[in-house]
Amino acid sequence: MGFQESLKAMSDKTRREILNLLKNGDMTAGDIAAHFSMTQATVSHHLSVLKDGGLVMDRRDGKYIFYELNTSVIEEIMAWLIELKGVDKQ
Amino acid sequence: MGFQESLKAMSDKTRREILNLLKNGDMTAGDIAAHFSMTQATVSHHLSVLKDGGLVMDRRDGKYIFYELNTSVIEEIMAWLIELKGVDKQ
DNA sequence: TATACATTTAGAAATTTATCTAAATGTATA
DNA sequence: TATACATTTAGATAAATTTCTAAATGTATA
Repeated sequence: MGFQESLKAMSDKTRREILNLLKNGDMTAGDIAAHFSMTQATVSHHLSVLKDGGLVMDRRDGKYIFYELNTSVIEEIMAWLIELKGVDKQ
Repeated sequence: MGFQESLKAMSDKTRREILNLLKNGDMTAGDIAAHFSMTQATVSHHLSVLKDGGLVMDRRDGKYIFYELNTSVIEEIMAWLIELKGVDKQ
């Protein structure tokens, strides 16, 4: 779970859409999958890539597994982008 | 040249190192390639991916082709990240 | 405890990506 | 203009990624 995995996770359109969905609140894997036209197994794979990238966290609640955004990693990526842009060139 | 291509370009370690190099000023393709242990052709491919992602621009100066950072795309990515993080949660 | 439901995991196929070598292109110069 | 230099493009191969179906796991409930 590092920078590489985080950016890799963000580089896929489906996974970015998942992140956008989670902005509005935590969701179960099933509810997330319902937003896409791929199988639940495929969405589950994407969720695991997002988890490896530290962009989401999951918790089980009975039958359901809830996913939520983890924004701490986002800060790290923003810091790199700001550095890249250059403090002087603002 | 859109969001997708920009993030895909950034998701590779070699390409991020190229971006980091260019922070310190414009460089020729050859000078960039010299920093890596892969062939010039491979580095040239990475440069073309970065160009497609709008992260660098190139200009020919005689025999040489200079590459430079293009930071306008970076702003767009930061805007998405800020949005993702949520204005309320700051 | 048997069954159903929510979700993940395994394994395979198709697509994309990274990398290489060899050839092509563009520019400068002897 | 022939040659050399800087770089890209083409075509091939290997590795990684996306996606699927089928099977496994974990939890709740009749």
